[in-house]
Parts: sequence; C-alpha cells; structure tokens
Amino acid sequence: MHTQPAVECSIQRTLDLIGDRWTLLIVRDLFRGVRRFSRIQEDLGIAKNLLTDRLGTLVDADIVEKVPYQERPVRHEYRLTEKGRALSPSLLALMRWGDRYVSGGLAPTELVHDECGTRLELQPWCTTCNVPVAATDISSRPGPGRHIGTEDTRV
Amino acid sequence: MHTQPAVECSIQRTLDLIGDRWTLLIVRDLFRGVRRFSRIQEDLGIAKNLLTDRLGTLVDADIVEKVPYQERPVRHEYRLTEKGRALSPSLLALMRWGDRYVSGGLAPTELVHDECGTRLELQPWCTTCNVPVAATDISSRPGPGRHIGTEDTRV
DNA sequence: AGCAGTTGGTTGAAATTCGAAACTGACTCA
DNA sequence: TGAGTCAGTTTCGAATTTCAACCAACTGCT
Repeated sequence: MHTQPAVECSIQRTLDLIGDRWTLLIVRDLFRGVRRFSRIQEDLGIAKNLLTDRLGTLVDADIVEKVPYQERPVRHEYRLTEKGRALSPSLLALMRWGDRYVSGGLAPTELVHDECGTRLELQPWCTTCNVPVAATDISSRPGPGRHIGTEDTRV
Repeated sequence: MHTQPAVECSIQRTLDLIGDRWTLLIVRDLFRGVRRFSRIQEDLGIAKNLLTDRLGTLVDADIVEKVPYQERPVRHEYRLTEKGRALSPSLLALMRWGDRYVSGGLAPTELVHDECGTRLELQPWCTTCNVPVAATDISSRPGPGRHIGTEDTRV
C-alpha cells in the first residue's frame, strides 16, 4: 500500500508540495506553453539552481514530465502530466481572485471557453440544488481518507 | 487613482501576495474558525514572529481584519473580510486536487453544501454552453486590465 | 579546424529569510 | 503575592535564496 502523508488535510498536503513562491508560477508557465528551461527561467526571473530544483520536485511528484524534443544534442522540455493539468481549476481560481481583488476588477488576461469564447468563471457548485454555493453555505465533515480525529468544523 | 502592480498576470499578483508557504494555511485556519493568534500558531506549528508578520500582511492587504473580542486585556481575533472569504474557491480547488492526487482519492475532509449535504466540486464552467470545461478546452486572451503586450496564448 | 552562440545545467559565496527559544507586558485568577 | 495566559518582540544560529561565474555538449558559420 502506498503511504499517506501524516497531515490530515488535503490543502496542507497540496501546499507542502506546490505551495512555495515559485512552483505554481512554473506550472502557470507550462500551461501557457512556456516549456523550456531557459524560457521559464527568463520569464520568471528565478535563479537557475532553484528552477532545476523545483522542476525536479515537480517531475518526482509526477506533475511534470521531461520529454526530449530533439536529439544531438538531447534537449528536453517540460510538460504537464494529467495530474499537472488537473491544477487548472486551482490556477483559474487564484487568477479570478487576483482579477477581482488585486487587479481592481480588470483582468490582464481572460480565460475563455475555446468553443464559444465565453469567459470562464469558477464557483463551487451544488450539483444537487444546481446553484452556486457561497463560502458561508459550506460545511465540512470527515471524509473516507480521515484516519483519526473527528471534529466537524465550519468552513 | 489606485496603482496597479507592475506584473501583468493576476496569478502572479495573487501569488506575490499570498503565495508563500504559510499564508494560505493561515487563511484555511480562519475558514475553519481557528481565529486566535495562539490557536493558529499551535495548529500550524509556525514560528510566532512569522505569524505576526503574515497576519500583518494579510491585514494590510484587507484580506483579514483584527477585531477585539474582549477588553481588559484587549485581545483580538482575526477574521476574514469579504476579500478573504472570496478565496474559498481557490482553497477548495487546491483541496480537491490534493484529495485526488495526494490523498489517493480519499478525502480527509469533505466540503458539503449546507442545505443538502452534497459534496462540492469545483470545475471551470461555461455558462453559455452549460458544460464543464477541461483544461485543454481553455484559451486565453488579453483582458481590459492589460496595459502592454498582446500575445494570445493557449492554456 | 577554429570560434562564437545556445541550452541546460552546476558550483560557491553573499544576502535574506526562517525557526526556536528567551523575554516582555498587560492582564486574570487563586 | 505568585502562577498562568495571550499576543506578541528580540535575538541569533541555521536553512534557503539569489547572484554570478563556470561548464559541457552541441550547433552553425567561416
């Protein structure tokens, strides 16, 4: 069996993995098609040794894969795996929050649905009631991945 | 007029503000009702000087407010503002990602709609087509908050 | 063949940030 | 009076990050 991290919170587990100052920005660049070491490095202004380190962590975590795009010399680019692409809702949520509260409501970049051009929103959505759910209408309860502890807390 | 940050990306602006190792965990604790300095400190295991610093940043950014909960001695607790509560989709997205990819599909904690108990999901949703949108069906374009630069890139 | 240029790094020092523990000050309660 | 709590501040050694230089493999140009 594959061992679970000790901490009993998926937010914390996630942030332990990708919650430093650079990692999500690297993932954002990969989403935008910036996939090569040197392009990412100059785009972000990150130190090269840190980029080496962070990309290694992402590859180890199976969020990113290193694929050769040419032989002689062998050069690689970094691509998001399915696990990495699954971070898109998180990035979109952070982006929409920034649009609204840091960029003063004026989005520098809009994300749109390919097929129809509609700007995308991201809301917790109740599939039963078919309504958007506000933060104040959310409760939490222990789920199947809980090993110990019982407390029911409000979100 | 209120000055915009120099960087032309709401993800980066957001992460510059709250993208360090502790800040989102502090916000998560506030969502969970852990609101006092000492409770947050022992819950997270964060050094007290850092907690002082991060809470100060959050208050300055109007994400958190410091409200007295008693006189003699004056003691304060930290509460999320509306801006802070608006981070719930981001936290939910990170949590669902962690549930799926770090916790092996077994959520330690489930977030549910108060009124009906349905577990909440978070997906980019196209309000025109009324369908969930996958990462591969998203494009980006410059929005009204863009000052310079023009590139249209794929997400 | 010789040489500059590109890519994707590694190495090592300096600056910055972090963490643990000690200390403070205002107050309570016995 | 004395012990305890809460919300910090200060201090200092340790860890992390940054910055710059260096390197190796290969290219294309002359």
